[in-house]
Amino acid sequence: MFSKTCEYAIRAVLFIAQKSEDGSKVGIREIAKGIDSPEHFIAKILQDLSRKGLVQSQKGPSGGFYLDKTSLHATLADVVRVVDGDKIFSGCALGLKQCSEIKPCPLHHEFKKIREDILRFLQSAKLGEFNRQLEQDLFFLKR
Amino acid sequence: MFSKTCEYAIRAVLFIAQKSEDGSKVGIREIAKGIDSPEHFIAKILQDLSRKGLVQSQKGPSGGFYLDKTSLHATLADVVRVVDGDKIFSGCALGLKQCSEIKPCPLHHEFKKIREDILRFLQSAKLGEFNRQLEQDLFFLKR
DNA sequence: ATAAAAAAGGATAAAAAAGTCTTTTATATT
DNA sequence: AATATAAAAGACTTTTTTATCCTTTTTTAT
Repeated sequence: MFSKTCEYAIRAVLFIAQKSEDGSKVGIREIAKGIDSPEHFIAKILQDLSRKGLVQSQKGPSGGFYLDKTSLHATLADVVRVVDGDKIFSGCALGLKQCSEIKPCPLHHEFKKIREDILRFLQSAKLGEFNRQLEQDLFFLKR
Repeated sequence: MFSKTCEYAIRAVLFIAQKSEDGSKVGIREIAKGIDSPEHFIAKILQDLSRKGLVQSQKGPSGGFYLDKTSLHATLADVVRVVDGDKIFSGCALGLKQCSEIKPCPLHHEFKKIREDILRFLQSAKLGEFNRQLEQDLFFLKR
């Protein structure tokens, strides 16, 4: 469904969201542990998200990654789009380039609904909105 | 969503379904052209589907691939499962191994519904049931 | 029998994705 | 100002996926 990169990205961003609710920053090492991902790999992914403005970072001692007000209101759809592009939202299930309403593949109509459901959910899900459940161990980001 | 291999597999199988409704067989070359796929690659994929019994084949002059009665009643879900396994039906959206009802990732509950929708559709879609629309150019398998 | 047609199979190549390592740059603290 | 810390950057390696090529085997029609 998502690329591995995107899976890690979402997990990392939700982890950071939780940690940065009270304004604190969190380092790569802690993130990697917190979401059980390869340290260098998630570092690279976060660099990218940072360049694109979806997470914030500060170098140096007591630095780390965090989400500002704006980023806390970004959605999972924003993250997915930045990492995987929007083929998941608009691509053809059978890989046809010109698949569309007027030239549909056999799965087009059904998958249109499904893709809309996915988009609807991801667009409605703000990065900051899982903090409570994560805090209370109702949701998990590793294993 | 699906691997490229699986996309080709589905397209090929639907193409063969259409051609073999009247009992005729179709060669690799024609299949590759019919679904606009690399010839050698789709050959490989069909070998695999053939070994697993989802398509039938006959060697020699006037041979080719076809679907018998049973295969015409197989479903898209069968094809997907054979090619991609069932991670699309049961895997965690965030790649967690132990994600489940009692230890869910933040996307679990929403994606459960989505995966069920996908499975419901793929399981209900018999390979032979698109023939009419393909014949009438209401559905397409290439470009 | 034989030639032609077609799938089966094995080996390899190319491309993309995933993951690792090392160096550089910024900055907070001392 | 010096130092230690932490992210940024980029090069590199490995693994997986996608694709190609070539030989062998099987089957059918002549």
